[in-house]
Amino acid sequence: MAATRAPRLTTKGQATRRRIVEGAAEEIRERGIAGTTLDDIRARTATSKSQIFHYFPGGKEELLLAVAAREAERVLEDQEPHLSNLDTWSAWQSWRDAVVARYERQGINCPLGMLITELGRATPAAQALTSQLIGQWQAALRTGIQRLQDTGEVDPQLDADRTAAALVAAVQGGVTILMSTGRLNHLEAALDTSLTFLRTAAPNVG
Amino acid sequence: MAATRAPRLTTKGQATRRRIVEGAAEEIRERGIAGTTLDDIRARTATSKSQIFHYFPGGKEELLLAVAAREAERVLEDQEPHLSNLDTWSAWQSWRDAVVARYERQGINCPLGMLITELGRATPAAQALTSQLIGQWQAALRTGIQRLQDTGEVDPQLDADRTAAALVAAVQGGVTILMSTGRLNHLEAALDTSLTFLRTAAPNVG
DNA sequence: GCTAAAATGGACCAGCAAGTCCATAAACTG
DNA sequence: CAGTTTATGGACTTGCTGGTCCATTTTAGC
Repeated sequence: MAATRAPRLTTKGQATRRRIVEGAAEEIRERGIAGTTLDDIRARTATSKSQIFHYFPGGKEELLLAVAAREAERVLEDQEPHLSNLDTWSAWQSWRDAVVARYERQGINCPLGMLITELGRATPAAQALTSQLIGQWQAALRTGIQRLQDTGEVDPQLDADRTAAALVAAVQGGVTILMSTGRLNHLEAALDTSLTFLRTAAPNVG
Repeated sequence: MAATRAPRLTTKGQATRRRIVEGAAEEIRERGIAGTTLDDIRARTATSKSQIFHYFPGGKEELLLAVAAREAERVLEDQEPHLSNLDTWSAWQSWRDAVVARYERQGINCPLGMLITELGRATPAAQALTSQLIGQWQAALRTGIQRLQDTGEVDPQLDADRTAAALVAAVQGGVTILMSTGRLNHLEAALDTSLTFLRTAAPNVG
C-alpha cells in the first residue's frame, strides 16, 4: 500500500530494475542478507544510489521483498518440468532427483530462507509470499498424489492434501538441515522415506 | 581458538554472565537477531558495555554463539522426558504432542534458526553446534525406533537411523514453515504422517 | 526538435551500533 | 589488612549504511 507510487518504466528502466534485483539476489546468495549492503549491490550492478531508490522507493525493504519474490519463483521453476507431471512413480523419482540436485548445487545458501527469517517478522508481505509459495508447492504435490490415486497406485483413502503438506515439510526440513550443516543426507532420507511411504500406501495394503 | 582467553570467574561473575546470555536470548526471541543490539541487551540485563566485552571478549559474535548453544540445549530439554523414553506407541504420541505444544507456544520465533542462518555462514563453530544438536536429536529418535523394533512393533528391516533422519527433517521443516507462515498444520501433518509411516512399517506387513 | 517524464550520477547527511578506554569499586588470596 | 585480580560504569570514538538531494543526461511522445 504505502510503497511504490510506480513511475512508468521505460524499456531501459525495466532492464535496470531487473539487473538490480538479480544482482541483489546474487550478492545475498554469496554474502548472506546481513552481509549485503546497498552499496555492494550498487557496485555489483553498476548503478548509483539514486537508481536503487528510484526503482525501489521503499528502500532496502522493498528491494529485499522483490528479491524474495524472485527467489520464490525460482524455487518452483527449478523443479519443473517434473513438479507438474507427477503421474508415475518414475516421474516422482525424477522429481526427487531434481530437488536433490538443485539443493546440492545451491549448497549452504538458501537465499529465500534468509529473506524469510529476516523479513518475515517485519513484513506481512513477506509472510504472504511464503504462504503462497508453500501453497503452490503443496498443491502441485497434492495433484501428483491424486493422479496416483486415480490410476490406482495409491490408496484413495489417503488424505492427499495432508500428505502433500507433510512432504513439503519434509523437503523444507531437509533443506534447512543442509543449510545449517552442509549435509545432504537428511534431505535425501526425507524424500526417500516419504516416497516409500507413498508406495507403501498402496490400495492392496489398506 | 582465537577467543576467550577466559579470566577466572567469581561466583558473581558467573551469575552476571548467565544473566547476559539469558537476557540476550529473550531479546532475540522478541525482536529477532537483526533487531537486537548490544545496547538493548545491556539495558535489559542491567549491565554495562564493558561487562559484555569482559565476559565475551569476542564481542557480539561470541555472545550470539553462547546464546545459540543455550537455545540448542533448550530444544532438547523441552522434549523431555518424552524423547528419552520412546518405548511404546503412546510414548511416541506424547512426544509428538510435546513437540507440537512447544512450538505452538514459541510461535513465530525460532531463535535457534535465526542464530543459525545468521551465524552459520560466518562461524564454523555455529555449524558444529547445529550438527551436534541434530545428531543428538536423531540419535534419540533412532533409539526409540530400535526399541519398537526390539519389541517387534516395527519391521526390523527398516533402517532406523535413516528413518530417524527423515523424522528430524520432517519436524524441522514443519517448524520452519510454522515460523514463516504462522501455520501449525504442516508440523502436525509432518509428525502424524511420519508416525503413520512407522506404524505401517509393522513386521506383519513386510 | 521540443517538452515533459524518466533515468542516472554521486556528493552529502545523520544516526546508530560495535567496540575501546580508563577509572573505580568489589572480591578473593595469603 | 595489603595487594592483586576481577567486576563494573559509562563516556567516547569510529566506521559504516541507509537514505536524501539536486544536478545532469537520456528517452518518449507529439
